Amino acid sequence: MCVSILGSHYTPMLSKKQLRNDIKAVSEALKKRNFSFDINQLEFLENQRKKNQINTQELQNLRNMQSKSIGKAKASGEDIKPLLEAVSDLGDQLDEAKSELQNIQSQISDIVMAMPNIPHESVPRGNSEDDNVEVSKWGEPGQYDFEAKDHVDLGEAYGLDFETAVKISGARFSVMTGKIARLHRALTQFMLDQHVEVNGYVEAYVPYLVNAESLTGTGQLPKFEADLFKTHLHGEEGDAKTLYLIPTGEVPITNMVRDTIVKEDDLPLKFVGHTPSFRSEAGAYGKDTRGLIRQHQFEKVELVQVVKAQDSYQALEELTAHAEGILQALELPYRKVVLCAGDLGFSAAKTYDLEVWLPGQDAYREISSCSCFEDFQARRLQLRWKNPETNKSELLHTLNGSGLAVGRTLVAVLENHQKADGSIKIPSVLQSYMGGLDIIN
RNA sequence: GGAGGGAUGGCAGAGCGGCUGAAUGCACUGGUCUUGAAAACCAGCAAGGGUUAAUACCCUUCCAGGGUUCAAAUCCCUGUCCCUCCA
Repeated sequence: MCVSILGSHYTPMLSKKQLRNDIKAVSEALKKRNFSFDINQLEFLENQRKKNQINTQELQNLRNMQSKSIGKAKASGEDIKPLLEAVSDLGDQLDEAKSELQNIQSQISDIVMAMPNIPHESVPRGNSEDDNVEVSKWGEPGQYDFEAKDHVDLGEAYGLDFETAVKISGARFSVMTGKIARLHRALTQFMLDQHVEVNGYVEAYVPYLVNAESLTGTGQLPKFEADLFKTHLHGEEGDAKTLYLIPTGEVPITNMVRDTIVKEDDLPLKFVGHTPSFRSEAGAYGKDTRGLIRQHQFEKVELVQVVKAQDSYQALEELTAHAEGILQALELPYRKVVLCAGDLGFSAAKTYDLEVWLPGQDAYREISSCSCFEDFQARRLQLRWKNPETNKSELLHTLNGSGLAVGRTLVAVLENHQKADGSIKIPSVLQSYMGGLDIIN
């Protein structure tokens, strides 16, 4: 994550080799997602970098050798004065070379850190969510011989309360009490149990406040700071004291393995964690203002996998299927779409969205987003494994997906399992978590 | 709240201005020996980066960030985390 001067990484999202040797191909690939940059400028800077880095390292080498010879001369009792004079201006030259190099490196870094991941070849072209492609559909939207209510109207009677939340905090928060609160918790417990007991994930409890390094590792920083809630300890702003509320459990869970070399025997890593997510929703004014769909704070059960490069796309299918399994168990109709290049998140190479049917909106709405990041995050995270065949450290691939967004799942359960009298049928897999209750009325 | 001690390679642990990217032990890998295994012995074993077709050479990194010096793991300042003792 650091931007040190020499020998260190300025952590691009894409590999430096690729950026240096195949810049045109990178540019072409990124056009697919409507991202463009100035190739000539980058090539120019890269040439400068090369020149300056070589120069700086040579000066450094020279200084090291001179210093050593001074040490030897001194040890053997020689006069070191002439030697000292010979190196007298080397320090200044070095300082100058270093700062010039640093200047260039940071210019490159600014450009390169803002570059999104390259879409996988299977990702369809397109500019917006309208161009996403449906892959499959499960279940049939229910036919209601009454007018289907939305979750706000349905939930009110059972403890879903937005007015109290406004008093406590403001818009885009919610309060739940009684049966709704329990149903919300039941959903979380069910999801966790399913992923741990059936799907083989390791449960993880993690911090909800994270530092900037973690957010840089997963790609939220530096580009998307406006989406985050930021806190300052003791009211002071400074790197060590600034913490951010997590926008998704992906951040702390994936960062558990930042800066590590994972043992081959431990792969693949599969973690599931239940965390809140906090989003500023900057730029979402007037969007989804009603109900639980878009909140500043919501719960999510997050799946994270860390796998070898050759396994990542199979893992994406598997992870997505794990999220789908929850929807199926809850008897919620949904469809699976593959995001087009233009709608892809910054760090993702390929993403499936699961969209659940919401009778109250008469539409499919996103309830889970499952992504393969290839080595994009791993590069920033310095997340590797030792390949015994090559005896080298190689970048791993990371994936994550919601399994599922709990608030939206609650919405889906309320709306899909409502009855004419406003009661809610509890899906059978949840009943044991509800103390045996099979209907809320 | 007060006083000290510490942070070094996968782990343990030396070093406290120059020949130390870092002793030693353990772990790990390969080899010798053995019917096989163990033991013993020999050898290898950090990460990141740059130049290169490659071999190879070079740079950076001993918690983090600054500073002193021709030269810093080693000295100074700041921060973070750990530990011990006293209230």
